[in-house]
Amino acid sequence: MDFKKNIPIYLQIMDKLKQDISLGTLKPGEKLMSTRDFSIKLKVNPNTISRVYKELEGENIVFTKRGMGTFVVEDENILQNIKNKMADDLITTFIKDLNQLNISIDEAITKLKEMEED
Amino acid sequence: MDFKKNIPIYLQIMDKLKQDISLGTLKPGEKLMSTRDFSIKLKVNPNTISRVYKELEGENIVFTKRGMGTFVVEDENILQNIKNKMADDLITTFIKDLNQLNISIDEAITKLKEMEED
Amino acid sequence: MDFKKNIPIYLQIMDKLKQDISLGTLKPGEKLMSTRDFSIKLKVNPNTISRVYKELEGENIVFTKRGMGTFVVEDENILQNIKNKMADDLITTFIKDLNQLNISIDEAITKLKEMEED
Amino acid sequence: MDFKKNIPIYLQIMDKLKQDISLGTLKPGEKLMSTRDFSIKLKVNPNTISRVYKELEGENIVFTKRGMGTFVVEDENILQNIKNKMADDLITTFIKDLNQLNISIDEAITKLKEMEED
DNA sequence: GTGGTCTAGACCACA
DNA sequence: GTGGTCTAGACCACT
Repeated sequence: MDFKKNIPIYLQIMDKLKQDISLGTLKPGEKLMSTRDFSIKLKVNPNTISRVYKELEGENIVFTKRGMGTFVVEDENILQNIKNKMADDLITTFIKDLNQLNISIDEAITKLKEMEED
Repeated sequence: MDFKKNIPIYLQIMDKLKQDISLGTLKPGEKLMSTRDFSIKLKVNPNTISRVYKELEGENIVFTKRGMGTFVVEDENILQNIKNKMADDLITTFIKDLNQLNISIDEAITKLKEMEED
Repeated sequence: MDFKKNIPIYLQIMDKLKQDISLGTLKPGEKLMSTRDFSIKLKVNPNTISRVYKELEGENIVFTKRGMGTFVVEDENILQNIKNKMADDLITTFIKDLNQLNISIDEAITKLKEMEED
Repeated sequence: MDFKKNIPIYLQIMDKLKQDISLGTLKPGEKLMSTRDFSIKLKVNPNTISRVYKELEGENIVFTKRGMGTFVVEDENILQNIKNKMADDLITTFIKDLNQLNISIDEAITKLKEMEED
């Protein structure tokens, strides 16, 4: 995993984990790597991973058992909700941006189809 | 105008101006507000407006006449390009975001059409 | 039994046992569950139960007979003291918390009476 | 300000600030000390103050203006709510604890009154 | 000058 | 072994 500049590393790691979870690569209840191991694997400071886990916990995507590790939340619905929420947010802001540029949704769809063929 | 967190204010102001220009609210050759007045209007640090004007100048969207102020360029092509570029950027990042969420363009189009009817 | 975050599990278990003892659910001289069985029942690491028993022994609430298990002490006075001590602790910390929030004891009593009627 | 052991410094600072706000020592809209200055004053690492400000922001008690500093939220209601919420939480858990110890609210009130006279 | 991020590394309580 | 907290200090973008 190599990181983009300009975007905080911890956010990039968070997004990667969310993806893994929403795609099922990480399953509900599954244990995440320990902060230390993960930090070594990604060549990143342990504090950075700590922060990732804490932020994800704040979003109710993972939870921590003291001294045991950090785990993906077990409620499958919540996980599905994460994905849906992310998707809805994406679409909504896209439409808002289109409006601001005075582009109709139809125009946008046309362009999207063009891009699809490439 | 209220600003989103996480996105630099100067970028948000830049985008707003680009919009105004591409929508014709600001016409080619028209004078922009002085940095001082604009900063007061937006309740923002004057340096921030200075930066906005400087960045826009770097993109050849405005130009500065010493002692006279800052003006929208008069080349209509450039202005058309702005609009096109903004639209393309929007679509491109949208598609990239979709990929990250593992959503196909077709799915997105379906959702867009749903939203359109509301 | 489900555990609160932020409070060590071993403390929560200790409190539960003290409660059971002071309420008579666990009687003087009665044998506690083995660390192993108790840890299985609570889905907790056996070391955690060991620590609970050791701490309770340090407070003279239980005692261990080698090879026989762990037992509630038989001195009724001690058990009565436990209850009193827990009550006093509760009241004392409650008052301290009130002070920090700048709430008078009278205000608190008023609220308590309101809640009592519900 | 000297810190208790066993309780994280950042929590103690948070509580102190919440108190100051709910008591009006810090007024709505008022700027907090800069992370650096505050860290020097409290003889604490700047990161620790950073964390305090970020956690308070997460609780909607303060907000941050980029490059400008950190400020107490301006909505007076929110601030009042903080105090009420803290008070309600306190009373509720107190009553729950009483129940667990099999102590009636009346008994508790009696004890509280005794303490009040000391 | 302001907060945000990150590294390096330490110590601690908990399991 | 696990995460939680903290120090020390660096660099950065924004105002």
